[in-house]
Amino acid sequence: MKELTSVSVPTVRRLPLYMAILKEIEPTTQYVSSTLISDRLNLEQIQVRKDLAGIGVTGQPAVGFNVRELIEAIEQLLGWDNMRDAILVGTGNLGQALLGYDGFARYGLNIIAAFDSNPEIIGMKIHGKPVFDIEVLSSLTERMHIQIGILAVPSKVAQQVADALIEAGIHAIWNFTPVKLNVNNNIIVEQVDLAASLAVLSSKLKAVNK
Amino acid sequence: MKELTSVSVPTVRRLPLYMAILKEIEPTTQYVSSTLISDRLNLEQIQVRKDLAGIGVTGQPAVGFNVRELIEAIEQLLGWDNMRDAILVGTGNLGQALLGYDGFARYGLNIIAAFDSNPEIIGMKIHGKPVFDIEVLSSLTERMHIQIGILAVPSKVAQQVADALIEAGIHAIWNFTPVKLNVNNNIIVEQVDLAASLAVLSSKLKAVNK
DNA sequence: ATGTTATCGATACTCTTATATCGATAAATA
DNA sequence: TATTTATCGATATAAGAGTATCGATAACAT
Ligand SMILES: NC(=O)c1ccc[n+]([C@@H]2O[C@H](COP(=O)([O-])OP(=O)(O)OC[C@H]3O[C@@H](n4cnc5c(N)ncnc54)[C@H](O)[C@@H]3O)[C@@H](O)[C@H]2O)c1
Ligand SMILES: NC(=O)c1ccc[n+]([C@@H]2O[C@H](COP(=O)([O-])OP(=O)(O)OC[C@H]3O[C@@H](n4cnc5c(N)ncnc54)[C@H](O)[C@@H]3O)[C@@H](O)[C@H]2O)c1
Repeated sequence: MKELTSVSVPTVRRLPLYMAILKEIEPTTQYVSSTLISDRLNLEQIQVRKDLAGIGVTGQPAVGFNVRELIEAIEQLLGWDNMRDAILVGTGNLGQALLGYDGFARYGLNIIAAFDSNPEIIGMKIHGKPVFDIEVLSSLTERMHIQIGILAVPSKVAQQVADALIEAGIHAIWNFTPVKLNVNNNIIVEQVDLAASLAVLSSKLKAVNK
Repeated sequence: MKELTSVSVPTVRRLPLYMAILKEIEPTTQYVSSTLISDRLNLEQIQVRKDLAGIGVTGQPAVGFNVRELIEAIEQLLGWDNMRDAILVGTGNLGQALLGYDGFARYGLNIIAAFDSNPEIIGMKIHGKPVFDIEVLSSLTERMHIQIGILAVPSKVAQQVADALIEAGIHAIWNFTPVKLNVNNNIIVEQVDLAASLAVLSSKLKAVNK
């Protein structure tokens, strides 16, 4: 019954921050306090406690939270306990950077292959990952039961490639293009919205410069 | 007096989405309804109307909002009317992708130069932008009154490079590293948190897979 | 042993954000 | 001209997220 009330999105977004601290201190400490975590992240203790309560972990008064237990709970909630395979489409500027990023392994994400439409790139390996023709997308994806597609193609073809990904059996799209994708609501789309991020920065800067 | 109540962050984050639609329809239409915008973005009309009211634009009942007026209001609020110069530090995988991204111009951001510590890269041009030695950071930045620094260096040196940026007179840091930077609160830090984004995607996928 | 301190859980409260309702306006249509 | 329809603004309500308070617990120092 506990699982019915799902964790809030803001909480989920903070979990990786907690995880980084936990992984760092795990070798040295068995228990951690919400105060320690909140201090490092410039948050309030109470917010950390509430988040942790939200994911179902309970601490011990006057002692703290069991580090190991916390790590396992977060990993399980985020599915970082089992590696998830993903494919990436669009091996341009951004796509190549993502292929070369070793940080994803820490988040349980494993990019097994890339796809592109450019004949000059197809057949190559980029950062050790093979690049296939976008035309053979479905055969590979379906066969290997890949669930996650990373979208890094030019904006004009974003929708069309997204459709192809879904056609090929992808359930979740990590969308790095600024295009608002039109998809069925059984498909999960997570947008990496740089424009939004930049907008926040710009408006704050504007406010300071009065 | 209107400006004292600043626009909320969620609203600011949606403004670029509105802008994209406005720019697209500007040549063909003079007025736009909140319904049209909300339909394209899968939002509620009322939320769009409230956002637009929040930035000080007022529409006409039974007619809609003046497209040109909206564009100008948003551009002004985000400072996208005047190009802002920025510098980028760390020309690795991600830094090079960012240097090659032409989309920033649309957001009023102009990366004028890059900095790195790797002698093999220093002196080169990447996507037309010169790469300087990180050692000469302050001389260039201060002289040209650059306000924005884009941080794309390895995590271990992120704090130290951030300190150098601030020392060199930077007021705002667009932080692509997963490091929580420790800075004075007169410095604006905007974090691009891929881990958070991936966490949201993962948790939703987990939920769907039962 | 006793008191002090750090910590948690539960509950309540506040603030922000999102959503709903409704009357007024003007364009389009009959 | 009268009626219907799409739209906005203002105000109210609901939902969500963050913050505060307080009693209980256990470690540690006196
Ligand atoms: N470069 C950045 O830093 C950056 C930042 C934010 C957002 N983005 C967005 O990411 C996307 C990619 O940007 P980029 O700079 O890497 O562009 P890019 O042009 O460098 O790369 C696009 C790649 O997609 C491939 N491609 C084109 N059509 C295809 C298709 N139908 N199927 C498969 N592959 C196809 C191209 O061959 C190319 O390799 C764009 O939507 C851009 O707006 C990029
Ligand atoms: N590559 C990605 O897709 C990606 C995605 C998300 C986050 N990130 C983060 O972005 C950062 C950079 O990632 P990357 O993959 O580009 O790494 P990278 O190793 O490819 O590039 C880092 C660059 O920084 C330079 N550098 C090192 N020390 C420096 C210093 N003291 N001063 C100036 N420059 C210095 C290096 O010479 C190198 O060119 C990392 O913190 C990473 O976690 C990367």
